[in-house]
Amino acid sequence: MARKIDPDQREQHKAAIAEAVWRLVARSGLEAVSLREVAGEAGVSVGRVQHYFGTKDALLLYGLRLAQQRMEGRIRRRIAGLVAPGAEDVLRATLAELLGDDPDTRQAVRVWTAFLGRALDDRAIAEALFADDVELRAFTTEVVGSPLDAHGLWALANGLAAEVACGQTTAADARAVVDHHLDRLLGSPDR
Amino acid sequence: MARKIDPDQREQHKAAIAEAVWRLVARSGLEAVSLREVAGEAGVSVGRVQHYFGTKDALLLYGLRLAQQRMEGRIRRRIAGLVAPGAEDVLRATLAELLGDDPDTRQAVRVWTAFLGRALDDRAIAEALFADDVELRAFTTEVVGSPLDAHGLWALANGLAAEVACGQTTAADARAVVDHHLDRLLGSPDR
DNA sequence: CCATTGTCAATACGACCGTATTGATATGCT
DNA sequence: AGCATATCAATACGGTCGTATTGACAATGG
Repeated sequence: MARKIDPDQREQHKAAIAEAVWRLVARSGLEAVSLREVAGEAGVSVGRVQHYFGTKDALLLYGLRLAQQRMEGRIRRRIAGLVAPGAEDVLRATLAELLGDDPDTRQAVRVWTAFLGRALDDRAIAEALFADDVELRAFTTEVVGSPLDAHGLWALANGLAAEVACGQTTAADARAVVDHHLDRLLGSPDR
Repeated sequence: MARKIDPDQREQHKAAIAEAVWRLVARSGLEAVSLREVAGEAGVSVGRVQHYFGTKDALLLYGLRLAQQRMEGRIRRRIAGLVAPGAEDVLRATLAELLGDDPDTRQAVRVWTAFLGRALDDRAIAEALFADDVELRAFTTEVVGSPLDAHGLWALANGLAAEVACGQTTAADARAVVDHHLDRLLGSPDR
């Protein structure tokens, strides 16, 4: 046996490559992602990409999953900044991050939108894309009272996110729409 | 000068090729669309496809536009079947078609979802995809009263449509969500 | 120390892609 | 009649793609 070495470095290398994928996807779409392009964007060799991911599909899947994790982290950090938040505040903060102006979030939503088309025929990607939805809707149902309203709220938010990703709506306009919808569902925020 | 010939046949040939594109996209995603695959699916030669469309991008754009036109026709036909429809009935019928069980509509929504990712970096496709939204939201604003509600309603509907396209939600469930939302916006249908 | 194993870089391979080119055939105007 | 043109089918071309292969180097456990 030999070579145990720092597993953190391994994850850092993989993450750096995944981030290159995000930049490419956000800038030029999924069809611009080739191993050579990714390697170039990340400033590494194709061999390195192959070594860590083996296959292109595995790379894309890892990239998507990591993007979701990073997004979850940003949401958690936003919630951690609230003082004595109730469930409604948590919901509002989550939506605010999804449609917020953080560049990483905006990039992630563009990535998310790009993968949506691939989720049509790739089960693994569809699972990764929609993995959090069940939990998210369950939590939302408790806040808004009705599962139909919870489902509708996230469909609305995701629809808006796609519009923003495609440049059809500004993030600010999308927030106004979702706020208006939330006020209807929950009553005005400070009441 | 010579060779004016039936322009209908030209359009029929183009439409047959576009329909092959839809089948491929709906079955295997946009990445499965190559000129050779399209020609094979349509049962024609690659030369024919090239002759009518010249370029792959032009073919995809034509396919998307024709899909939207066909969709509009199905909606119009549904509305024509209503007796003395008010504006609210027209809106409900439009949404019902988008989330209805018509196989052509379901296929079109899958195509729409596939193109969404490409709309991130292709302006022409983005324009075609979102071309009808302005008009649709304007009309909806008159029905529901508020532009924010109109925007939200279509974001919700499109979000649900994407979920259905990816197999994450059944069309029936999506209709239930949108009906529930409409009842909240407009009051129950027969009131 | 040395065998093993993780980490790559370089390159080769075969497949497929979009497009250009060429040429054949049919059609309809003059 | 004959010519211009639309309509293709067939094929060639150059490029890119994902992946496999090979080999070098480094680090480490025994």
